[in-house]
Amino acid sequence: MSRYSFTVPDSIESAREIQQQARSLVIPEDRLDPVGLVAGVDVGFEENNTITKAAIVVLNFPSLEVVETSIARMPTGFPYVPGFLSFREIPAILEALEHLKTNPDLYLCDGQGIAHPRRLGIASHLGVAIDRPTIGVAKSLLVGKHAPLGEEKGAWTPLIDKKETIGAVFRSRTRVKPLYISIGHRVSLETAIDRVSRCLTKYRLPEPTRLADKLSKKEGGEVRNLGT
DNA sequence: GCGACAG
DNA sequence: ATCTTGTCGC
Repeated sequence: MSRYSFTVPDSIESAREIQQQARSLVIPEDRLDPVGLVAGVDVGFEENNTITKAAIVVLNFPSLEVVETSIARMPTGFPYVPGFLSFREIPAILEALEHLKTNPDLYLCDGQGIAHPRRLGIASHLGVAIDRPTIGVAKSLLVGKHAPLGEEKGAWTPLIDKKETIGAVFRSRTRVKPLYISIGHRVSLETAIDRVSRCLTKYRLPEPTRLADKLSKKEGGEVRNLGT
């Protein structure tokens, strides 16, 4: 069933080829079930970047109650190069996903989806790798331009690159730096914006990503699954 | 050639 | 991403 196998290349040149080939597998439309479980995915580093730590938090939707969490550590195998983040973080994410006992209907990833130079940011690459619905929720801009954004919570404007809409610049909280939402895989931009909006509480980041971020920065890691 | 550059 | 305390503002 899985017609895509994720691998870490040994050079930026080959990495670019992999992205070029994988981008064609991204499905920019709604092909997801009603969301009952949403997962937040984030990655952190330890020991001077030699260790990559992935954290996943699964919550009920739309109640946003935490159902389970998973953490995985792994030696860092790829450097940080803008535009090639997935090769550095996905290995640990895949490991953390192996220990999940639930099957999330949707994944919110820290980083870009198709709002990427070659339209294959980490959220899209992960989505294709596991063939599950994903949304990119980045805290800063990688590529694209946009019109001025309203200051009120909920305001958003299209993110454009080379004349095409690659995402949405979204205000998750009034007068706070915006979020950059983009299609990851199997989700339309409209649905992406709606689902992220429904995961917001009192913080800038949606709960799934906010909790995963907190977990990736926390100490410990032996314990894989907490919660139910 | 000169910037820009997710995490 | 990570290193780091208190502090200004809603």
